[in-house]
This record gives sequence, structure tokens and C-alpha cells, in this order.
Amino acid sequence: MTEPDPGTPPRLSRKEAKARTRELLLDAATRVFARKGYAGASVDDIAEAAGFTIGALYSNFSGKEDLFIELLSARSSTRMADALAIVGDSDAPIEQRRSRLADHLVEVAAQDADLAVLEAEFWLYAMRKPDFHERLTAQFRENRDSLAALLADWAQDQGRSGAIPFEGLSTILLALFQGLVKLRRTDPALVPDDLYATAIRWLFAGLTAEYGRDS
Amino acid sequence: MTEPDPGTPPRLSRKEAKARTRELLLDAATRVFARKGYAGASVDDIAEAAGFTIGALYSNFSGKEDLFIELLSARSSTRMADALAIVGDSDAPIEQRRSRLADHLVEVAAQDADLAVLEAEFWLYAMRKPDFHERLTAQFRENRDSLAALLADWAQDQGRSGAIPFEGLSTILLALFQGLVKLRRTDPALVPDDLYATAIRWLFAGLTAEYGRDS
DNA sequence: GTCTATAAGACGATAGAC
DNA sequence: GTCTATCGTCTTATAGAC
Repeated sequence: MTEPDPGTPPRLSRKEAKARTRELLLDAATRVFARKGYAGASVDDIAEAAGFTIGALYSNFSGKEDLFIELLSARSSTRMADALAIVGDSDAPIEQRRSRLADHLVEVAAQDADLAVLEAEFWLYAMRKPDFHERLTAQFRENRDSLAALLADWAQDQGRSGAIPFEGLSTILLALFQGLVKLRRTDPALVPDDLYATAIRWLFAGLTAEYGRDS
Repeated sequence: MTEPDPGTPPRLSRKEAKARTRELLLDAATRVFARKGYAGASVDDIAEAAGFTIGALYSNFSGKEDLFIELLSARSSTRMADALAIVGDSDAPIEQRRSRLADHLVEVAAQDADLAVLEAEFWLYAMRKPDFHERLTAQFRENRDSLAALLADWAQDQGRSGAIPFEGLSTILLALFQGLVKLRRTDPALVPDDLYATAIRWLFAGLTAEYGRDS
């Protein structure tokens, strides 16, 4: 009944089964690395959390470091680009765009409880491995430039002066966001939802004061 | 000649010698924990970096965790209070106070190259040990409240409205500072000295715009 | 007070059974 | 493709020499 055609291949092909094992191991690694840290986590912990043994782990990854790097790469690839796409292509008024940016940041931070902890683990790892230090720096520069370009667009829509230092502003916004996410993980009561929006509003009000308001 | 009075005690008493060993071990621990991380550092590494063996280490500390906690406690005790004292009791105009605050933050960050890395290590440790999580939260609250009180004083000197949410502002300033320090450790070129001051200026300009300017 | 030697265990990684 | 058994290394911590 559950196997209508005994001759057909299993519901999951060998390739699919291996891919699934790989995904389960990566998910488990996310949890274990977040809970125990990179150095503190053992391959045994990870394999067990995924419901396998270390044999399966070494069959899918070359070792602990490989597993960690795979996670690091997967995380960093899409997140920021997605965020900018969401808040970028809009015809909404500027206030709505700003609050949408803030909302999205809140959502990202809320969606993944381990975000701040893993972020810290990745950062420390990168600070100690020159290769990844470079990658991290380059990636941040990209994010900053994308955000700066988006902000420049917004400013242009409003007909503002081009003298605004968008790079500096973007750096400040990204640093602020990282700081608030970390603080919120420390104690959610310290960082109410609307603090993101408030901070952004104040910063933009300051810009308006210094660089002139909408023409 | 070098020992004018053989009967007198050595230049360092036993107590002093032990205290010195303790300090050397703590200094070494700072460097080793910053370079290898808490879990990645071995007590052997630390003892060797201090010029001793593990025997001396276990004679002065109960183990690796004890050493780490001693460091954590020593670091957190004075820093923020000192910073506020420096920028607090002043009769200088508001612009000068703001730039002095920014200068001091730059100085703190520059003085200690390992600040950001150790800060991350401490934070991750605290996130995994409930006792220290509580201590960290309480400490941040204190810092935030001290800063908020300082800012309220400044505002009062300027005769501004009391409606400004100083707690939120302080949280934002502290989060921003932490984020910028971390970013600067990632790549100093991303965070020029004056970005601290710029960020603070923009935020305060935003506040002025929302809550009214000097009477 | 510090060092040397050592105990007892956890670790990452590999080889071969199934 | 996954599991079990095992190797060699490194770990924290202790006991006793000096």
C-alpha cells in the first residue's frame, strides 16, 4: 500500500538522501555552534544533534572547520542583498520607506534567535583567519556601498544636496544595527521594537538639519 | 655589592612576588584569550606566555575559568564610570563636550587593540552562563542610566525640554559605539576617527530638530 | 612559590565492517 | 552512505620534588 511499485527506486534517491543528511548536519551545526561556540563544539555533538554519527559527518564534510565555513558562507551570501531589495524598489513616501527599513531590521533580528551569537562566532573566527578577515571586510564594504547607493537614490528623489557623505552614514547605520541586535540578545527589554525606527529617524533629522530639507 | 645587607629580606617579599606572578599571568591571559579565544586557549599557552609553567598558574588561580572571570571582572569595573567622569564635570560649551566625548571614545578604542575581540569573547561567555548574563545586563543598565543622567544634565544646562527619551538615546549611543569599535577592528579604514563625532553630531541635531533648540 | 611528572579524559580524524 | 572501533594528540588538573 505504501509501496505501490516495489520495483521503483526508493522515495529518496541516494543523491537526495545524502543531500538531506548534509542539510540536517548543517542545521544541527548551527544550533550546536550557537550553543557551545566554534572551539567548544565537538563533531560528536553536531553529528548526534543531527541524529547521525561522526562517520556520516566526515562522509559529507572534510571536518569541523569545513562545516563551519559552509555555514558562514551560506549565511552571508544573501541576507543583506535581500534586505536592500525589499526596501529599495518602492514608490512610497520617504517616511514609509524609513519605517519599512526599520521594520525589516526588527524582523530579521527576531526571526533568528541565534543570529547575534553566530554573528559573534563568525566575526571572531574571521579576526583570527586572515583569509576570512579579508572576505568579511570585502563583504562589509559591499553592503555599505549598496546601502549608500540606496540612500543616495532616496535623497535624489527628495531633491536633496549631493554633499551628504552617504558612505559614512551607511557605516553608522550598519554599526548601529549590529550593536542593537547584540544588545537585544543581551536583554530584549533594553531595545524595544521602535528603537530602531527612532534611531533612524533622529539620524535622518540630523542630516536634514545639516544638509537642508526637501526642496 | 648588589646585596648590601645579606640579612635583609629580598627586594620583593614573598607576598609581592606572588602578586607580581599573578599580574603577569593575568596580562598573558589577556593576550592569549584575545588571540585564541576562551575555549581555544589552553592553560599551558597562558602560563608559557607569562614565562611560567602551569604549576604557577594553578597556584594562583583555581583554573582556566577562574582566570577568565578575574579578567572579566577587572575590565568591566572601572571603564565606563571613568569615561563619564571625564566628560561629565565640565563647564565647556555643549559642542566641546560632545567632541570630547567622541575623542574619549576614539582614545579608548585605540588604546587597547584587543578591546573588541575580548569584548566579543566576554559577551559570548556571558550569553552561555546565566550568572554572568545577569551581571552583564545589570552592568549595561547601569552604564545606560549613568549616560542618560549625564545627557539630561547637559540638556538642562541648555534649558531644553524634559521630554527627550534619554534612556533610548543612551542605548542608541552605546550600541553605536560598540558597533563602530567592532567595525574598526574589522577594518580601520572603514571607521575614520571623526566618524564617532559625526554620528553623535547628527544624532544630537536630530534631537534638536524634534525636541526644540536651545532656548 | 614554582616546577616536573603524570593521571584521566576529550578531542579530531581515519579505517574497515556492513 | 553510514556506523563502529580505534589511533594519536592535546586537554585540565593534581601530586610530589625542590
